[in-house]
Amino acid sequence: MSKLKEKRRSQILIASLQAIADKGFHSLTLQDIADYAGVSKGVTNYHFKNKEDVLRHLLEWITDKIYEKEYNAIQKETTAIGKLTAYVNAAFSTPAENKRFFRVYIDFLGQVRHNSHFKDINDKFYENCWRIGNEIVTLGQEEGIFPEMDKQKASISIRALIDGCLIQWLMREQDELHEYYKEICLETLKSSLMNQNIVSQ
Amino acid sequence: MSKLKEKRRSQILIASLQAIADKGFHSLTLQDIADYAGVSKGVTNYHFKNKEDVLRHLLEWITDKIYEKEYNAIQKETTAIGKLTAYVNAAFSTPAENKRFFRVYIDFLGQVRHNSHFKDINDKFYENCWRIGNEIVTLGQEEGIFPEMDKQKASISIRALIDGCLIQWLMREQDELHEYYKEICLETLKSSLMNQNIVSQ
Amino acid sequence: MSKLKEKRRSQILIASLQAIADKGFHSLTLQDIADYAGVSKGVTNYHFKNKEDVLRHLLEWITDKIYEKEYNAIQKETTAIGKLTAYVNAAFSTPAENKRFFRVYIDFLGQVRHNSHFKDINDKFYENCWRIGNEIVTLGQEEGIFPEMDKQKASISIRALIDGCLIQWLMREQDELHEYYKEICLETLKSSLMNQNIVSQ
Amino acid sequence: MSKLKEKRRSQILIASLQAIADKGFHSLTLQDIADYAGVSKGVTNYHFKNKEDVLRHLLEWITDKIYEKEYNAIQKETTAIGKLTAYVNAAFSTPAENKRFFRVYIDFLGQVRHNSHFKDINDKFYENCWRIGNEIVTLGQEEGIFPEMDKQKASISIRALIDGCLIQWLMREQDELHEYYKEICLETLKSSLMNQNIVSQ
DNA sequence: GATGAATGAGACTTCATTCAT
DNA sequence: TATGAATGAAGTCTCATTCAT
Repeated sequence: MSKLKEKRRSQILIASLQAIADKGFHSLTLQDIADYAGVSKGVTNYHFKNKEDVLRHLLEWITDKIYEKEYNAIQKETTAIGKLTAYVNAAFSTPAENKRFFRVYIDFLGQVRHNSHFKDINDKFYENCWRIGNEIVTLGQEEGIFPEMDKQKASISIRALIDGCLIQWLMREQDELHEYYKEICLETLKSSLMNQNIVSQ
Repeated sequence: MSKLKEKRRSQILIASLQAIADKGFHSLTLQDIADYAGVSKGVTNYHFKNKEDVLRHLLEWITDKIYEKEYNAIQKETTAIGKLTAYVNAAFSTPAENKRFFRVYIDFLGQVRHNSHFKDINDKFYENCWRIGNEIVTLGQEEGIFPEMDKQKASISIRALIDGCLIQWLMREQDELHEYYKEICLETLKSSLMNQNIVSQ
Repeated sequence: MSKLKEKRRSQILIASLQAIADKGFHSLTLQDIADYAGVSKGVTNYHFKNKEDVLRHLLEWITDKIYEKEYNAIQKETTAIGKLTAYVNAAFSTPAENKRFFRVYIDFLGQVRHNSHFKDINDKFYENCWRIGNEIVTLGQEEGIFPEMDKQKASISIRALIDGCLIQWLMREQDELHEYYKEICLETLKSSLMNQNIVSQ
Repeated sequence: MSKLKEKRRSQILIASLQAIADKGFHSLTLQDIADYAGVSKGVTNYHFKNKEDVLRHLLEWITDKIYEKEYNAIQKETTAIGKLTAYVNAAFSTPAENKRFFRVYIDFLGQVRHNSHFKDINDKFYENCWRIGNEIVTLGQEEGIFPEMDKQKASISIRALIDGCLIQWLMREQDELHEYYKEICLETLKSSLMNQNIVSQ
């Protein structure tokens, strides 16, 4: 595929993301995409097979982008706590960015059961997230600050809490609570991961 | 409102829930509702202002029902751990029931930002959930098994983890992981709530 | 299906036939059908599954109607020549009616290879036509005016000549040649069926 | 017009014929033509005024080609029966070739009434066909094996039967009946042309 | 000469809502 | 109360044609 074509596709994806962020996933029309991209109505169908194809690529793009940012963030840290903190900070970037991406992501989650492509992309995203969790937990155990535990379970719970907190924050529509929810997320993660007693259960 | 009228409305809500559970929130048509309710197409508009009005009442109904079940579950227990376990068990009832309600709930979450009624109903649901969390945490502290902590924060994180785990489980579409995710949820909650050290942070 | 519904479907088929007769098969739009039927745009999709479904029923309707008319015509005659003449007269009814039906029929023939339903309907029409041919040939042999011959072959050639003549007449777009082509058709049929010599070949 | 230009136009016509043969007249797109010709999408509009212009030239090309083949075939024979047989043999060349050309031809017939250019081309084709018929009938009368008859009528009926048989064969989509229909066509023609009795009518 | 990205008219279809019965 | 036929707005998608490169 040519550079130009690739650029157009990217432009359409960005336009779609912005349009969805503004108007919502399910009211997104091809006309919206065209308007946001500043092109004509037929352009989306020219560059993508159909609307679903746009959305599929968009989901892939945003999950990749989220993962990438989070992965890069933890690479800059050398301690388990540092990485954990960086992970949560990256996940809770800013209210604007979280809204921009997470609103769209929630709509995708609602479509996962109707679209196996969406499911596959989300499954891949989960696996990437768990890998981050696993890296943090492994390091924490090497450092001796995390007790023995099932790493897969821990990784799952880390991502579940991050998503759960972000969704709850998003639903409340109070930007000023962003910092508060970030704290709750990080504290709860530290607390659960560093607990020496409960582990034996 | 007459008994009959009330019964018809309830019948329509149940039909809508089942129709959404089968076909999805966004492909739900008034014809679907009529078909599932075994009535004619005009009946929904006769008993509700419009489609949105049906959905609003449906969201209210399912969040009330979820809360009620969870509230009743913890009332049967007398210890903090008992109540916490009962809460998680009630939230993770069965794969079938979780899918039935949570799929619909996720779709509603996607609409919260476009519909202030949905937001209000969800806010009320969160408050109910936090009240359950608060009750558990308060009892645990009285029992001396939970350390001092910010009860509101704890309540928020409890619900966030439950939702986060249920959503992640739902997205993976593997019914057999239901028990596994329930364990993860409960263990993580216990671990984070009972941690003596981290609390002081 | 209710009487009313049946009537509406019939109304739509008639409107479609007239619209195609005026505008052509391939430029027929659902809007045309609605306009000709004097109803709104959505009505066709309400009474038929889709446009193709309308066309399928239309083809069935016109082939049935043509066959019926031809069949009834030959039943009124008692001799082979009388029946043959009646058959050709019925097939060549009037320029207006021939145009009305045959133009549409030719367009359907072009679609037979893309639509197995159309093929099935046309196959049934051919069988009905051959049955008429067979009846005429059988009677003619009983009367002793037609020699021994393969009845199936004769039936096939009778219909082929009728269609071939009508199509050629239609393509020339000279209404005044209608009677001329009818004569050609009938004379050729008589000539070929009554030939005593060639039979032995 | 340059050689190269002429070659390109021919290449596009052949590509169009094949594309129509495969995909059908009415689903033919300029993209199809480009794909079949192995050139880019704009090329057709470069060498022809528009799509209709391509089709017009295509119709001219195939009717000329059919006529030419049939004409050449009868020139090789010296007797009326020989020429008649050669004519039918040429018309019923092979199942593959008949499908290739006749499917396209039927679709053109459906368009004749919407396009006077198509009508003119088809009229010319008919005249060519009648000329062949006339030649055969004239020779047969000279040979004394055909009785006196209206040559124009005979020529018309010859072509009508050939087209009628080919169309009926084509619609049934059973390649193995090709020989059978050819026989029917030839036998019926002989029978009708050689009949001594009926002529006087 | 040739390309193919872009345009935008227009087709089919769906479906919430209305309203006569 | 209840029905379901009818409406028509709005969406997706196709594709002939144009035109800058």
